[in-house]
Amino acid sequence: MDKHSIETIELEMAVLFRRLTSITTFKKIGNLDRAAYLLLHHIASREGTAGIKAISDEFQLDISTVSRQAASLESKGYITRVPDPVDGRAYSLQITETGKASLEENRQVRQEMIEQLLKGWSEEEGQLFGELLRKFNATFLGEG
Amino acid sequence: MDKHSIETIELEMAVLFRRLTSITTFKKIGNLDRAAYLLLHHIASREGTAGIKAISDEFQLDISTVSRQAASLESKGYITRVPDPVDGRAYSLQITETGKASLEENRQVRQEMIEQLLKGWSEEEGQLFGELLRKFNATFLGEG
DNA sequence: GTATATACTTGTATTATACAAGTGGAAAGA
DNA sequence: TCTTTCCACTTGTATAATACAAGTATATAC
Repeated sequence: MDKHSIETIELEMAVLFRRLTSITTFKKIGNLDRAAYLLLHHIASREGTAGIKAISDEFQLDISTVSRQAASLESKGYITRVPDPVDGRAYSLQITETGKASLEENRQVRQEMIEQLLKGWSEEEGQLFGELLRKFNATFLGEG
Repeated sequence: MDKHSIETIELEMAVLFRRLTSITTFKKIGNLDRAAYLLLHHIASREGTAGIKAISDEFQLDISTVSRQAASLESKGYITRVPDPVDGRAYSLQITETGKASLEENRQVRQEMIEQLLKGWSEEEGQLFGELLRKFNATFLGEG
């Protein structure tokens, strides 16, 4: 890989991170905080049968982190914790109707934000950027 | 812009942010914390004549945030604050030799990390990703 | 010469994260 | 069976980067 491309990615990644931090730290987008959004999204698309442990593995986050996020979502009524009938220690997390509505509303706001940012972009650029982002994120999983 | 591309970018951006947060929060890269790196980089490439205020404007960060980052860099001996001869309130920040060395070392480590992640990527993909990232970051500045 | 504006610092709060210790149920070995 | 070890989860504590608000000292304007 060309040195110049590496340099650019390295620097721009740092800039992007700083910008995202600044934007998201104090402004909740909609009614979900940034962390809970991805958790809710995950639960919604998984049809709801996963416990804290499984999710923290997939997210590569500490269990305690996911535990708190789940507690936060539950306190807002966005998910319910259904006790596992077999294993008394475990739960499965399921999204509620309120949760679904909130997720949808949130997603919309976020997408509008992205859309606004990409106003001047061509169709091709947008598609490429999305795919490269996805590919980049996937590289993190490769290492274990 | 196609709805699908927007969706992808929105989701992958959130995932990327979570991952970067997790990676960078507890592991300093080299001997600089993540925030100070960009400040030092900026000071280095600007040949050193900018004050806290000017930098915070460019970075779109609060003055207090940049003030603390600068104090941190100064305490490590990476920058010096030269009092403005005309304006008694103002300083200009200049990188020291130690600072230059630290920046360079840090940059190297970061670039190796990126290089490692992009091992399987083609030349073209890397170049495109870098340029699209840069373009995306630039969109934030457009709005003011 | 007083009032206002500006550059910067410092106090305090917030967020998402990790690590460590604790709780209570499950599984395995004697 | 019962004791030990393991596992899912929760809770306490620390950390880092940010913002807002209040404070300090200097500059500028009237």
